Amino acid sequence: MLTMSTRWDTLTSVTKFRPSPQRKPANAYHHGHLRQALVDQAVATIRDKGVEALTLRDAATRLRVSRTALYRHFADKQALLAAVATEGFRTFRQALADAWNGTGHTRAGFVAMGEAYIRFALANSAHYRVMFGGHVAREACDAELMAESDAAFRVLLDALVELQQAGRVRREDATELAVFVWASVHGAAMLGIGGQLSRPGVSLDHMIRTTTARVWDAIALPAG
Amino acid sequence: MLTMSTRWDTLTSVTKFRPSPQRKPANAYHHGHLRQALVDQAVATIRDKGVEALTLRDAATRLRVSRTALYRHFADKQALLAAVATEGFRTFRQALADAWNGTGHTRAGFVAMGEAYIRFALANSAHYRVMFGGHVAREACDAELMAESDAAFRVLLDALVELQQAGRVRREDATELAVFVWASVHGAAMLGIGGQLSRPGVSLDHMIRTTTARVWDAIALPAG
DNA sequence: GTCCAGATGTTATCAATGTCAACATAACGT
DNA sequence: ACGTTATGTTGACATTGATAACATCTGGAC
Repeated sequence: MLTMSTRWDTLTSVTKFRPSPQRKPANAYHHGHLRQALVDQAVATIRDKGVEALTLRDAATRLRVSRTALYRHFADKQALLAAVATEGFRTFRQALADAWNGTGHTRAGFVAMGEAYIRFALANSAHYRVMFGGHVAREACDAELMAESDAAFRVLLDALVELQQAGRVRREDATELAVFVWASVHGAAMLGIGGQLSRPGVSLDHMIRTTTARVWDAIALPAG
Repeated sequence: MLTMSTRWDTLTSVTKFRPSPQRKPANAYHHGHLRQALVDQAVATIRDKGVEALTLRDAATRLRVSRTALYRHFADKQALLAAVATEGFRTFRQALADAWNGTGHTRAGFVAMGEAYIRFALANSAHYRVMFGGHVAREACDAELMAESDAAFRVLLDALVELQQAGRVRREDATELAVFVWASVHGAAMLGIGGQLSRPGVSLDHMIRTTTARVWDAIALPAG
């Protein structure tokens, strides 16, 4: 999944490993898109080689930039990872909202949202690992990150409340239900990323569907 | 973090600081329990300061041992972490089996096992982070680790099969059910470690109980 | 008991990495 | 035109993981 277009740079796409005509005219002292380029490069490296393989020097070298140019845009490595996580949460929330709104605000929409969750995690495992892998400082790290994270959770919470009011989901504490759903799908996503979700003879799609279906069973009203 | 004053002052006797009843006879060139001591030290450091704060040098210094003595017992840092994870899985499986066997092979026992899972993760977050945090190499890392990991999973799987045969759990693919249960409880544990499980006014115990109860609802036979 | 082989611990050293300080260059408003 | 600020570069440093060569201990063969 393509990351959503960014603020000023909408052209350097995320898939950036082509020998493209670099916008740098050979005499360019300023890169011009360094911040986003660094985030993209970090995502690519994490996707290909894992989080711990991410090196500031390597990222800078690949972008034909000095090792310390990064510090004009990020306080330190943590800040770069926080930016990756923030961008991840943004597209993540979008994916959830799209599934919920595009399928209808009913059981089908909720299940679609759960499936979208797992599929996002599998398709963007680099982002997902940074988002939930604990590599980015937990507290007081980045206000923007926290806001995006909360916004993503709220999509799920709002959907649950709406389904409760429609009489399709148990009328218990909505946040409690949301935490349970989040935990279940998050756990499945982590197992899926680790390759422990699919087994020989059982398709990944099947596992995703049965998982989300069972989560629904756990929160649906019996009468529903 | 004391810095060694000079490199050559090895004559600062090892016993100088520790008159403790260590098994070390004051002139011991060999530590005697270095491997286990390193694992314990790693666990302590990870518990206190996090996984990324673990340093081989620091661990060695605390044990009054040379920085490279570690390499006589572990191939590299990954191997040390793998040992931590392996030990974690062993006590983890024990905790699960104790809950299952100590409470009775019925719903209560199964729920107790789920609660034991989450409680272990919260009480031993250092171990748990290493076990599931992805810091240890995924594939081909350590055969013993894989064996212990599988053994822990099998405790859950066997319990599910037994409950199926007793007619208390849905007769679907047992591994599929086990994966779902594992994912749900694992997700809850991760959220709990991150401090996102408890909310003001709601006790952690309550969250743990409701989570496991809902997992049971998702797999139990309606007739149950 | 002697002596050697292997296990265990130490020293010296290196490459990689994150980070900072000082400096260089481009962009831009006045 | 000019200076202020943003952006990028160079050089350096401390920390860390890792290896090679060396030192010391332990245990069994004889």
